[in-house]
Amino acid sequence: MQHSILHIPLQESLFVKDPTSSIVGKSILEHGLILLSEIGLEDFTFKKLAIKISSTESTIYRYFENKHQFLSYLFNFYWAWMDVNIAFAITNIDNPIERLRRIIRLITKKVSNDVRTPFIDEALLQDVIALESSKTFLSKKVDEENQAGYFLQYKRLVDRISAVIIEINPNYAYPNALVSTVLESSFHQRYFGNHLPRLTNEMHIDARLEDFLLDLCLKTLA
Amino acid sequence: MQHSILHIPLQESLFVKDPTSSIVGKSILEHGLILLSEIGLEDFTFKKLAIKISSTESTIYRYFENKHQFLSYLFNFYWAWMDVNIAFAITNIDNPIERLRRIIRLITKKVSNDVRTPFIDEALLQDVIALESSKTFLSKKVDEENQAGYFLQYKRLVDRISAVIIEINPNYAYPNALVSTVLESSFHQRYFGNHLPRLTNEMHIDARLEDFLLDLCLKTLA
DNA sequence: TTTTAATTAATAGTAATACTATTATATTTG
DNA sequence: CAAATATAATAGTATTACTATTAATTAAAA
Repeated sequence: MQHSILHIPLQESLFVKDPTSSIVGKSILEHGLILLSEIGLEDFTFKKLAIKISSTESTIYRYFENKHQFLSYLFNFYWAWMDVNIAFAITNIDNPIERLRRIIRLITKKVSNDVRTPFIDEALLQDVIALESSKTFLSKKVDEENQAGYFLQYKRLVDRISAVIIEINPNYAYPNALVSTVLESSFHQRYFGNHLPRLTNEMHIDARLEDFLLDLCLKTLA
Repeated sequence: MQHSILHIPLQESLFVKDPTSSIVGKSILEHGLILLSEIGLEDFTFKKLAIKISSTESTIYRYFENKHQFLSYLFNFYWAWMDVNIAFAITNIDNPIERLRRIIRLITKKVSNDVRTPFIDEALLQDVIALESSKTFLSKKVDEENQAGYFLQYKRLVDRISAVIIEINPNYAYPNALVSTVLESSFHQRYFGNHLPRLTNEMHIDARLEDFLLDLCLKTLA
């Protein structure tokens, strides 16, 4: 029996040549993600990745302009994939509070590999994005990259969740700010829980993180 | 008349040689901050700074191991300075809600240069920290650096504000998480307001940012 | 006061990084 | 099947992030 494959199409500005269109391309995605998770963005180089996949630097440069673009590709992949999952989790749920509850559960839950995406291991991806995603937008090139659509998937998801917020409380003045705060916080708090515990309160535990953020939203919107 | 000078002493792990102890050291701080604010951490090099201050790379290396340590120095300087200001702003204020209000005002307010710190322009520093501070802890070396005290001032401030949170509501389960979320959010939301407006709601305006975060805290703690 | 020691600065390197240009080899298409 | 096109490998370059060595200055001891 043939398994279903989930294709996540991304904007052309996120690559030089679509990595999903060739075998080397897919190998760059798969092993690039693994290497990133192993050594972090600072030490990650196309040279090291080329050696890992028995290819050359210039081959990788034909898919991505530089490692920053590669990270942005993964960043958009993650949020687009999350968006699909969230859309699925909230269809046919009428109560907006229940929808928000499910969204926050998805966001705070440790994910496991989605077999529908063959060359991306979502468990690794979540860790990489948690550590590196802020670096995609905290740069002197934001405006230029924003223009090019580097943050489209993220903005789309924020909009989607904001719509739920507005349903819960149409008078709340800062729906998008609340959503982006919750999304950023979900990464940072978990990270603090693992590495800087004094900055948080045992947020490495999924259930606590979920409770913290849901409580924050519901009380703020009450 | 002699002006008062505010000395912010920092841990020895944050430098090789104390930059406040010599003229070149102070010049490194002053012009390093300016250069950082101009070109961002990615493009910042000791070579460029050396040219700017008519000195050499190796001289700068005698003060800081690398640019990451230099950033961490500024990061701790900022939070230590903020801690002093907060301590001052809340002395003799009995009502914890009023204290929290003043703290959030200080955190969300655009700062201007503090003349008591001769070689650091706090207005520049705030911008630099808003853009770069996440990069101090989002690294594969966190644990090692945490051990060395790279985040001490930040943790100290979080503790101080958490104490106020606990006074307001002793039963609230996540005081530190709430505080670090608010601190991180204050930077990111303002940044989004300036560069990625769809992720927020006009948070480049100090008063709105203040209202958003204060409202978030008070409702959560109610 | 002079010699010695210690500190500081400048010069000159090196290995690695982030690319680019050129050439070679496939693959596709008219 | 030739021509055009796409892909890959090789070989380079400028810059970065340092380190080691030497030179100059300052401070301390004899």
